[in-house]
Amino acid sequence: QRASGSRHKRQKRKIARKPRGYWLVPSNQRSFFDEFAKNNNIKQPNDWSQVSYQQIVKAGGASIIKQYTSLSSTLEHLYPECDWKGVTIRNRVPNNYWEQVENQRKFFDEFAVRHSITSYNDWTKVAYQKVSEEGGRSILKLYPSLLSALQASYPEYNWNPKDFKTRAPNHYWEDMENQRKFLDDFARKHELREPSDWSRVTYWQIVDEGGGTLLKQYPSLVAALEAIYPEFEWDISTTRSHVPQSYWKDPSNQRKFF
DNA sequence: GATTGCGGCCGTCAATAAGT
DNA sequence: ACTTATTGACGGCCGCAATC
Repeated sequence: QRASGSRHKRQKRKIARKPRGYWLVPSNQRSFFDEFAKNNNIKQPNDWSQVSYQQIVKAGGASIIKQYTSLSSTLEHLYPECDWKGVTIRNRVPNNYWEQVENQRKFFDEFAVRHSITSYNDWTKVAYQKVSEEGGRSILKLYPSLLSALQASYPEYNWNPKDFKTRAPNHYWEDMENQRKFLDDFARKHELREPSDWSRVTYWQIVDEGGGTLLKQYPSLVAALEAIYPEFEWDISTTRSHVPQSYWKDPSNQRKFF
């Protein structure tokens, strides 16, 4: 376009610089990659999986590859006759790609196809590690758990934490806020309105509903309640405490009770 | 040249299964 | 009912190289 644009100087010793617009021509692009393939002993599509982006740049292909989004899309464009399915070219998603929920969902969609996941129930059996090692690490890093990642991608499902081997974050239960939140929910669910109502609750009932690690912070349920709800009076006698096995079979214990 | 995706490696500890 | 042993979800750190 510029009038002076076509002025050309003598080439430097090494690589002969191509004329302006040369790399825009597909046939030239293709011959570059043909040449590259020959020099690097690339015989079939899968051989490209060993090639790095920087190798192409070093060989002088930067201006070609920049016209496409990645090495893989460059190859797919230039060699449409080849079957690129199952060939993993060394490239990666654009920066900040995974912040988009649609992209996360796309990943999980493809993951689902690979593992024949067709229902909610199938998702409950998916291991965190599988997702991680199949390229989901970056997504998982954005969420505190696999479950919450799935929730974000598929809000249309009614995700129930009980169905998943999801875990509280490390040290979660050391925080009294979290302990209190759990017991608040527990109380609401079981309609426990005042301290004496807790006498209906057993240690193992709480463990059963996911409070095991909370209770581990304390020597007993009563101790937990006293610490978490210091504003209440916790009369020991109102809260059942667990007794040794066969405790009540012993007449002297029975007698002691009365 | 700075940032960031990616995956390997592995420690920590929440959750639960297995044992008594 | 209660203890212990095991599993594996989660996360930190790091080096490499793709992307900006």
